[in-house]
Amino acid sequence: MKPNSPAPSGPPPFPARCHDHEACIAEGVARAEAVCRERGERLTENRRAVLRLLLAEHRPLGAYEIVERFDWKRRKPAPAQIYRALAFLEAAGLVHRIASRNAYVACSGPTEGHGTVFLLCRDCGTVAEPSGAAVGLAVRDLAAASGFEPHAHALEVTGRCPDCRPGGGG
Amino acid sequence: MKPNSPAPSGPPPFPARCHDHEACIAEGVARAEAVCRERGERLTENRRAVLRLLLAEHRPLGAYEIVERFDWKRRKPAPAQIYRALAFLEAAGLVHRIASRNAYVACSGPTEGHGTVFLLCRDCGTVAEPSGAAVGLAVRDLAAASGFEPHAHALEVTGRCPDCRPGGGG
DNA sequence: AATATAATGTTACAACGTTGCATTTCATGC
DNA sequence: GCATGAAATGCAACGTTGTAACATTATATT
Repeated sequence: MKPNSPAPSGPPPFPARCHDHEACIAEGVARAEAVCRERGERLTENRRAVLRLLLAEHRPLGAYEIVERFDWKRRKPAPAQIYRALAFLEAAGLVHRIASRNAYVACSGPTEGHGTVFLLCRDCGTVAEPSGAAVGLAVRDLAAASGFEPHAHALEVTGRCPDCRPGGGG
Repeated sequence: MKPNSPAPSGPPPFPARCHDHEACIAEGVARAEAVCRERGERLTENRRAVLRLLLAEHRPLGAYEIVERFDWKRRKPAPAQIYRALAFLEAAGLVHRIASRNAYVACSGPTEGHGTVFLLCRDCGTVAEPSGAAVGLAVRDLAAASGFEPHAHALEVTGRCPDCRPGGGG
């Protein structure tokens, strides 16, 4: 496979403008339940609620934004409650932290190369999480060239998504 | 050029364990002066001092860490003073923000692909800034595959530098 | 020197994240 | 059911990171 022929394997990373949000959420929660079962951990109400809030968006939410949206016995939760849920979900690979924005996004799917590349739309804020195999190779090569032993990487790309590009959205 | 034959073009990205720090600083300041001259901007005392503090390390410093080290008329500067210098230096491409650490590092050189790839040693904290041409290509391909129009990207790779690897150090 | 522009000095505050501890929930063994 | 220990939550306070606003000072130009 040549580097300049991006293989369109798998679903397109950006969600369609109109799609069944409830299905996204249901699918995400189902996946979370599976992951937790496999890891012998509990997807509690809090964790599920935070995950649902993130799944309801396709863009990163700040922790305090989650606090605001969290209708919890008619009150607002303390930040620690949210951060604990986020830490759990991130450890489980269900949520990713977008460092450049101090924000968090629900993982879009069980893709390989997962959690390493993010396309961030500067206009609508949508995040896509494409498969980062090529980036992984580039990282390996860069590292090898300088004797560096890579452990983890995150690539955050800002730009405009298909829907927000002048000629895009097709 | 095959993807698996990393071209050893240019200087190695990691600094030698022992090297002339003063030379690093002098070179960095000289480069900063040239950049500012070209841009018709002023490398003031504050900006120069912040840059020198960053050049004295090869690792990222937090803004408040800079505040601590900043001996300014025997007092400590206010954060705003440091953040203003950092904003200026970053706009000039002389300093980069390491988002995953909320910290700032002096640009290591006028390399092409500059400011887009960082190798962060988890042990000693050293940062290298290799040429990111291959990553740039991978980003372009990924973007093209999903109709995304990329504007900027930053890749932060954590791992172990040659000096901190078990068999490394050259 | 007069003026306009850029940069600094200072204060206060906003945003983001953590610590510590008491309490509750949940699975497990009796 | 009931005791027990481990995990998760509720809560308050605090620590770190980053900005806003505005008065003052420095610099370049006339």
